[in-house]
Amino acid sequence: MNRSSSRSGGANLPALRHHNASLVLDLLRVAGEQGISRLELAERTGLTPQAVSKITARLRAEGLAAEAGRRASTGGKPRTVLRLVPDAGYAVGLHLDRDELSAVLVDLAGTPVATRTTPLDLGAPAREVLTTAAHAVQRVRADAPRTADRPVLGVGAALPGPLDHRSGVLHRVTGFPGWNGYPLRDALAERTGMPVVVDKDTNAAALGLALRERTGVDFAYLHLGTGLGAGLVLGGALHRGTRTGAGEFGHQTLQLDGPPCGCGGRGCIEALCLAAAARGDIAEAARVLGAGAANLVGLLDIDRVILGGRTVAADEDAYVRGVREVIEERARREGAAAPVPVTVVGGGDRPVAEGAAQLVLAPLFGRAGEGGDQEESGRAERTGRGRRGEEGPDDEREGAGAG
Amino acid sequence: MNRSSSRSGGANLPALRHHNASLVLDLLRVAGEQGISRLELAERTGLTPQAVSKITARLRAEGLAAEAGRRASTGGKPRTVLRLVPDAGYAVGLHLDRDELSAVLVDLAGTPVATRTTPLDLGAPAREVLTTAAHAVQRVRADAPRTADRPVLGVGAALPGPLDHRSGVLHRVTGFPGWNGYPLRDALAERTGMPVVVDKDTNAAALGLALRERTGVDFAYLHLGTGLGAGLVLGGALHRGTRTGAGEFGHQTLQLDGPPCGCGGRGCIEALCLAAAARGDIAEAARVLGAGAANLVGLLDIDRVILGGRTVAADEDAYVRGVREVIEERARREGAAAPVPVTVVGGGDRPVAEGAAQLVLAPLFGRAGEGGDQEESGRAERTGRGRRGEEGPDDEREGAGAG
DNA sequence: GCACTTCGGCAACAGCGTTGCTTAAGTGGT
DNA sequence: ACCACTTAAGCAACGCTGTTGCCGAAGTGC
Repeated sequence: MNRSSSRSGGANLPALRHHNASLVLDLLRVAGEQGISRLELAERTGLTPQAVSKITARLRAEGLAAEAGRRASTGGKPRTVLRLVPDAGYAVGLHLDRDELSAVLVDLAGTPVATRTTPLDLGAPAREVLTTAAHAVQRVRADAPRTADRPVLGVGAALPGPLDHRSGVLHRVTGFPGWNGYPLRDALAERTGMPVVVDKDTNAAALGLALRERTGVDFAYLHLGTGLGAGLVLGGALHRGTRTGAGEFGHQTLQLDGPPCGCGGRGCIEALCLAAAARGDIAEAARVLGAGAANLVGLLDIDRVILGGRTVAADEDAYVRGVREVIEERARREGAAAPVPVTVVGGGDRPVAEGAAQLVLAPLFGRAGEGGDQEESGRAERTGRGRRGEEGPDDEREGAGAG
Repeated sequence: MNRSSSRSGGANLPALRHHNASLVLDLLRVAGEQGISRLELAERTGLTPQAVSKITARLRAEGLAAEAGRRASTGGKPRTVLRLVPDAGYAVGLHLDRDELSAVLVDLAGTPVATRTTPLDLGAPAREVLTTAAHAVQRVRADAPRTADRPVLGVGAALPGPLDHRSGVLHRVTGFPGWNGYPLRDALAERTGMPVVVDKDTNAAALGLALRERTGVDFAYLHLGTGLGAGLVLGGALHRGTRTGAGEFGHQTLQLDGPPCGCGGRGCIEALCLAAAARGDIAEAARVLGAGAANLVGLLDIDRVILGGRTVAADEDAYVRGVREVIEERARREGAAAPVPVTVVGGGDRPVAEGAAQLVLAPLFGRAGEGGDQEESGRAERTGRGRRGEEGPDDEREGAGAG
């Protein structure tokens, strides 16, 4: 199976059921409006058609999937097309940037249905920032009144600094030491009354992009804004590292004994790249970025490099061209069949907020990533619950019981 | 569950059973001679004690596990200790280096029981190299006559160049273009009559080291010999990348526009490091290596750095000290709680051969890594096999049926 | 209009881990 | 020496998973 139950590892029947259901749900999500047939699901998962029938029947009963037309016949009964029901649940994504707060409400398919952007001073007292954030959550929900009676599964919050994804505690948001050790997750959960997941901005963006791809595609998302960071998707899952610190791309040494960097080191790629950009030498900035990207490609053997962030958005073509050139030159040297493609993600910082929302949704689709559950509980260990149904409202699976 | 059934992802009851059995077997392996009790296994896996009892009963029936004494009582019936039966199966590991061939026979626990080293010219015709390799396999088996009636599960072969781990085809062994496109796996399988797995030398070494650790520890193995490469263990599994190319550590740019490297690039860490080592400036070589290691630590947020290879072995202390210094300085700058430990693996190149053997054994313990099965078949999809038992000798699970 | 093909649900089934209970095998007090 | 208590581990029954065998549903093509 995948990494979702990684901590203890033992799997029982509920875990099996959950795993397969997530898998099918994920395929439905990726299929999008076009849908996918039962038999195709069976092929893709390796399960028998009958098993897929049972699983999709459960998903339909829960309101997460629905039949939607049929395909052309190939000489027999035509295949029935199944689709994810996007409005079976929603999630809020927050992007707390240094000077701006973006909030977005997305449905299960990841489509944004409401967006808000407000100025924000991340250096202000925590209380103030939290109020602004909680407000933004409420307003973005109010902006989509059609969804008022639909369950909102939680809030995902993305921000720049190093933090502990598991506990939801910030470490030291670069430039704003006041946040040191602040338990953002719990504080925001109390304010909003919803489950909260926090993560680094680059991780959130990378996760959002990963969900657009099919499973198994490895890529790096390089975010060049006020700083330079990376989000890594390896083995189809977000790689956060042991302390949620992975993606510290900006302070890799690219020039031994080079010019000093604000971090105290010398020759960091961030310093080189931003200095070039500041003096208007975009081509040099792109070349430097490309060298770092090429290092990454070689080191991790990834399939794709995606650029984003405000600075890149200001001159997309130049950055893509420059990075691509370095990577292609290196591929040529090594005799590789085809160089790794370099693309850019549009919309400046918007992917971060959308990805933040996906922090909440991803577990539904078995795409939680290596960090595992944010709640310290074990998920499907020891089924518990003696009797059948009856007994309380939270008996439904997943919290997405929008039946 | 883990990454073993990653391709299609669907899981059925046999897959579940296999997964849990592998998990238990892995815990038994890690526990070593000291053993582990059923209840401890239950705690670690999250399964119920009764489930563990059933699983261990099956493993005992297959000859893979055995009872071995009991622990001290804590006021009740004392816990029975279970142990892996190391001689239930063996594997051969081959290290085809540029000038030397090492072969090793290890048991299920990973303990070497026989070793052979021969000169080898990797530039010789394939036929010749294969003959030498096949000979080494036979001789290492003959060296351990006690194991003559025990099943040998296969041969793992590790070599320097880039290659495709899935198909077992070499790409271009650096410096020996004659191997381009050579299907080493199939050729060696035919010669030895055993299943063969091939992988890069650094990957093999990293895998061997990973199996010594508990699951979940991420680390990088940096191998400095005639070249400089890395093996990455992420999320507890070997990270090979999409094309088995991950770990291309030596040709990362560490000095923009620096001195030219044999690869055609400039300022590659390998060139800088080996140049310093060649002129006897070990401290500088270690500092350069440390800069690359620090980049890696920041980028992937790993738990440990392990150094190895002939060049390192020649002056272990100096390298460890130099690398550690760079990493500790950076940790200090970033205010990290504790710097990532740097250690060295003894024995020069021996870890590569032992790791190569683990390429064969790892799947038994659910530690196959992201690359997935080398045989293109899907493992546990569609159970097949209509009736029970009967029907043929290869009915036993795993091929390790040493009942 | 009928034979054929293909899809998908119903019913019976094997096998997984779980639950409830019993037996095994120790410790410690009297 | 005995008995109450504690802890470990197996037996039997069970619920639920995906699987198999079969049959009705819904199309195509001669």
